This record gives sequence, structure tokens and C-alpha cells, in this order.
Amino acid sequence: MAIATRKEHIRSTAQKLFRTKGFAATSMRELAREVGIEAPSLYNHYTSKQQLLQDICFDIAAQFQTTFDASVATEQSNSQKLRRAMLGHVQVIASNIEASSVFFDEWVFLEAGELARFKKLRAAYQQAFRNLVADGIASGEFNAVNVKLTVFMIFSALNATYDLYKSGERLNEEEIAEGISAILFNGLERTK
Amino acid sequence: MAIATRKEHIRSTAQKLFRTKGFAATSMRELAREVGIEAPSLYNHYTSKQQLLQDICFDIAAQFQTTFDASVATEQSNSQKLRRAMLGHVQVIASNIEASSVFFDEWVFLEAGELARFKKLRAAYQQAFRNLVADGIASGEFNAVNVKLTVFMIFSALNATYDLYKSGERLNEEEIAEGISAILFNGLERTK
DNA sequence: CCTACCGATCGGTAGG
DNA sequence: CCTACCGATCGGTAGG
Repeated sequence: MAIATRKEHIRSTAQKLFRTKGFAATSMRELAREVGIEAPSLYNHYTSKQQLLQDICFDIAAQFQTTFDASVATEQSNSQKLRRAMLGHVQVIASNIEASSVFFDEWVFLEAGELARFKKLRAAYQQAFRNLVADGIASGEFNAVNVKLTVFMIFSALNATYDLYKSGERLNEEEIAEGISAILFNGLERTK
Repeated sequence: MAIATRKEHIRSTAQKLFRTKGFAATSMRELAREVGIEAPSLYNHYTSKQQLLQDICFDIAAQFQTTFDASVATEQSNSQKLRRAMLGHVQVIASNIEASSVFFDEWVFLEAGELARFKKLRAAYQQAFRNLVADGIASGEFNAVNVKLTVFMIFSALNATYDLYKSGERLNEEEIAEGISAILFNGLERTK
């Protein structure tokens, strides 16, 4: 596997380490060792450990929003839009397994200013999903569920994608998104 | 608020710090400062930082399993058992907000032997839920869903309880468990 | 990209 | 429960 550039190599290695050991428990020396250079040389590519985290987190945040916008820009029903948005969310995770894992678990280590910016992006993304569910209720497509709770459930289920990949299940993106959609849309309880 | 014992005070303070900053980023000096003693004095109560983490994680693990066993030891339908088990799960989280948050996010820092023991307990708990869902399908109460995926969804939704508490929603345990159950059992899509 | 090195902080121990 | 302190390691800089 050819490594495109050293900078990318550093970043992908950092993603792996941040995920497995956590941001705080990962040292720049260990990262350097894994990359195959001395620790101070890392600073020719990234100004700080914090900068690495920021790059990873905001890249994923942007991917989520871009994918969502594309999913919704259709003339389909709210139900279909939601299904597409869910699949898109899973696809972003699946195409960035290590990075999205860092995005979910390590964003708390972003420093003050960037942390605030990050939270805003996340809130906007959540709100977009809530609007979609609310529109679906208004149009009569969905049951009159608790919107915030529903979106919470959708995200918590979708964000377990990483664990599903790791488990022995061997599900691909479509199977995960469709399996979750099936349960969420149709419900568990058998209707007689 | 009276602090029962110093040891309990240390533990509850550690839970708060481990949750907000993470296990690796929390120092014993900071913990000591927060408690109001010097760092070396901590070692009269806990042999190590690791020991603190173990106490927290395994206590919660035991509570989950005990609560589940009690929920299932009834002569109700599988559907009712599952609802009760879900409520019990939320109640354990709600009664141990800080500790359960550490349980979910910081267990990765358990050292080798304890890590293996922890994973076994967690796997057994998951399997118990899977059996319940499988029984419900066999008895015709549930739709023929993907069992593992369904249990994954249940846990990922229930484990967001902590976030739901923090959000402005002000839902209590019953409302969270019932809200999630309602969506999960009945589904989002309106049946005509 | 390296060697050499800084000040700060870490988990934990000795000894009382 | 404290003071004093250990060796190790941290993120990052200087200077080339």
C-alpha cells in the first residue's frame, strides 16, 4: 500500500492511535515511532497534537453535512429522504472508520474555541434530522413520535456502525442502514 | 451534602473527573486537589489509579446484570420482559449517571486481565437480551427482525440516556424507557 | 528531518 | 494523612 504523502501517513496513523488508545493517552513520540520518524519531525507537518485532532474532527463533520444535503436535495417523500440520509450517514462512517470513531469519542479534547465551533456544527446536523422527522409527521407519513427522542435513537443506532463492523456480523453499509431502517420504520412488535 | 466516607468521596470525585476529562487525562494530583487532600494520601484508599477504574466499571456491570435477572424472573410475555429489562437498564444508568458514563467510555483503559473479564460480563449481558428477542420471535410476538442488529439498536438507544439527561429535555427514567420502547415496538412509519 | 534538550507533569514510593 | 522525592515521560522548541 503506497502512502501518498508523509502528512497523510501521519494523519492516518494518528487516527488509528487516537481510536485505540484515546487522544490523551497517545503520545507524539509513539505516533512518531509508528510513522518511522523522530518525534520533533512531526512538527514539520502539524503544528501541534491538537491540530491533528482538529483536522480529523472537522473533516468528518463536513462530510456528514455534505452527504446529508445531497440526500435531502431530492423530490422524494420525507420517508425516503430520511432513509437516504441514514444511509449517507452510515456511508460516511464506513468510508472513514478510524476517523469517525475519533470524531465520536475524542472531540471532547478539542480546545475551547474549536470545541464551540464543533458543537455548533453538530447541533445544526441534528436539527436537520429533526426537521425531516417533524416534516414527516406533519405530512402524515410518520407516527406522532417524540421528535428529539427519535432523532436521538437514529443517531445512537447509526453511530454504532463502527461496532457492527468490528463484530463478527460482516454487514456492509447498505445492510446496516437498511436493517436499522427496517426496525425503526416498521417496529419490533408484530401487528396482528 | 454529607460525605459518608473519604473513600466514597474519592470515588465519586473520580467518577466525575473520569467522565469529563477521560481516565488518561485525569491525574491523581488533580483528583487529590478536588478531594482536598495531597496526592499520596489517595493511596491509603486505593492502591492505584487503575483500581479506581476497576471499582467503577465492575460495580456498574454487576448492577446491569442483577437488574436484568430480576426483570426477567417473571411470568410475563417476552414483550413485557423486554420492556422491563429496558426500563431496568435505563434505571441503572439514571441512578449512576457519572459511573455509568465511565463504564461506557473508559473501560478500554482496564488492564489486560480485567479487560478480558469485563468483556466477558458484557458479552453475557448482550446475549441475555438477544435470547429475549429471539424468544419473542419464536413465540410470534415479534417480527422476524435481525436479532443482533436489534439488540445493537436497543443498547445504542438506551445508552444515550446519559445524553438525554444532559440535554434540555428533562425526561425522567420512565419517560425515556417508554419513549424508546414506543418507537422501537411500534415503529416510525404510520400504518394505514 | 535530525540531535539535543527544555520545563512541566506524571503515577507512585519511602518514611514517618 | 503529610513532606519529600523517585524515574519516566510528556508536548514542544532551538538550531541546524
